[in-house]
Formats: sequence, structure tokens, C-alpha cells
Amino acid sequence: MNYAEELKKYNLKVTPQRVAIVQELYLFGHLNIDQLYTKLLNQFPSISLATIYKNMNAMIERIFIQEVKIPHEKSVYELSKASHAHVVCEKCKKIEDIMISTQGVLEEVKEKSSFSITNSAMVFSGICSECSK
Amino acid sequence: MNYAEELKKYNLKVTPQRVAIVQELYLFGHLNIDQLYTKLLNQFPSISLATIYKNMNAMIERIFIQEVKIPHEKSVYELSKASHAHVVCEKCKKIEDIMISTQGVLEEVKEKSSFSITNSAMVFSGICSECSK
DNA sequence: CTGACTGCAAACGTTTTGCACGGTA
DNA sequence: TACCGTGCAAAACGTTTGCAGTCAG
Repeated sequence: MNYAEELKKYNLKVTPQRVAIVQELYLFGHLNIDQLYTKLLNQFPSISLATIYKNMNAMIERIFIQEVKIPHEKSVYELSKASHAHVVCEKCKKIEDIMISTQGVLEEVKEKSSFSITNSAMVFSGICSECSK
Repeated sequence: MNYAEELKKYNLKVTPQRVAIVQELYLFGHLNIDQLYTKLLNQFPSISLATIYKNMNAMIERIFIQEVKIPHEKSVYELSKASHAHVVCEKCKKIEDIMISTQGVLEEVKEKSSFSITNSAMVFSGICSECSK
């Protein structure tokens, strides 16, 4: 993944801090603000939380990254990608993406709600295989 | 619905403020903190936001009420009830409950994730029939 | 060279806490 | 009566803003 190119695609200037944010999200998949801040501090000992917030907001506005709201947890952020659901381990807090076929559910939702649906957010919680050992 | 009885079931002392909170949630289905505060101010002109937060936390702890996290919106709160999904109108912000059969989806999730799932949070966004006129 | 980005400090909005008083059981 | 809940004020927390200096294009 060429982080700089991706940033340009979204009309964002390429700065080292932004590249690092995208890189961390690419490598770790899902991070909350604190986790991101901690990781960036290694590369940029004087980086400011304000910088992170400003950049997150800029990237969210352009839908380069997205917020994932998780019951009982802090929000995490991920690079935008094809629509997918999330599973969260209630014990170790690990988050995984899963692709599920939503047609069936979406049809049912449209039938029962009379809304025309354009987006869905599905988060499933439970215990992962490691934690259930 | 007997609000006082419900509170007792959850080991919560019955106070006028708590009864009012439960009543508003029962009548309106989903409210965020500000909406709840505004409504309660009518009945209790000197009620404090601190009181509302303390009570919400107590009721959430006992799972008498639940937080619903909605993409791009403030969280709303509802009385606990049988598992269900939510649809949100992106224009008028109306929220509705819908009962959908989750078996199919849940099976797919279990297959693809190796998590044992105990909870699901599904929020579908779109435009309601009134707003699409 | 110009406008945008960074980091700092201050401001802001939301939620929590401590305390004195009052109400529930 | 003993404990818990309420309301107020202050504190804590997370996020945003303004500004001066720096950097990307």
C-alpha cells in the first residue's frame, strides 16, 4: 500500500504524520485515538493530540477513514473498505472484520421499516476462540 | 407499565426522578441525554444533569436500560427489551425498532469468525418514508 | 511563495465526583 | 434511623480552536 498516493487520492496533503496514521491503521486494522496516539509518539515524540484529531476529522470528512462505534467500548477507526461487519471479543477486545451477505437482512429491514436503507452498521460481540480456551 | 415496580425489580429505589426517566423512555422509545434533560426539566425545574447521569449509569449497570450507538449521531437510550435492530432516518433522525430474524446472519458470523457470539448491534441508516416524499 | 499543517496552550462541551441536604424504605 | 438519591459546584475528561512558526506543493 502506497500511503502517500492514497492520501493524494483523497485530496489530502502528504505529511509524515498523516502517512504514519494511515500506516498504523493499515497495519493494525482498528485503533482508538489513544492507541493511535501512543503508537505515533514512537515516531514523533512531540506529536500533538490536536494534530491527530484534526487529521482524523479531515480523513473522516473525505471518507478515507471511518469510525466504528462499539457497544461498551471506545470508538475505533479503520481505513474505508468494502462494506463489512465487525466481531468484537468482550474479553480481549480484539476486533475482526467479516464479510457477510447482507442481502437477506436488508430485504427484511426494508419490508419491516418502510425506510430506504443506504448504510448498515453491524457489530457482533462474544468471545474469540483464544479467550474461550 | 408500572414504572415503580420495574425499578424495584432492578433493585433501584423508587424516586420521582427515576420514575420520570423510565416514563419518558417508555413513551418516546429512544432519547439522548439532552432530550431527556429537556423533558425532565418540565417536571423538575431544578433537576440536575448530574442526577440524570448518575441514574442512567445505575440503570445501565443493571441492564434496565441500554445505550444505542448510532453512526454520526449522539447515543440514545432505551428500555431493555427483546433483541432487535434499529433503523435511523438520516434526514429527520427518527429511530425505529425492528424485529428481524438474526439466525441466518448469526450462523454466518459464527462460521466466518470462530467467535462465539452473544450479542449483536445492528443499525441501518437511510431515509424514512415521510422524508422521501 | 502561498496556503495548509503542526504543536502548543487555552477553550469548550460532556461526564464524573464530592459534599451537604433531603427522601426512601 | 440508616442509607441512598438529589442538586450544586468543582473537577476531570475528551475534543476543538486560535495562533505562531514550519512545511508541502
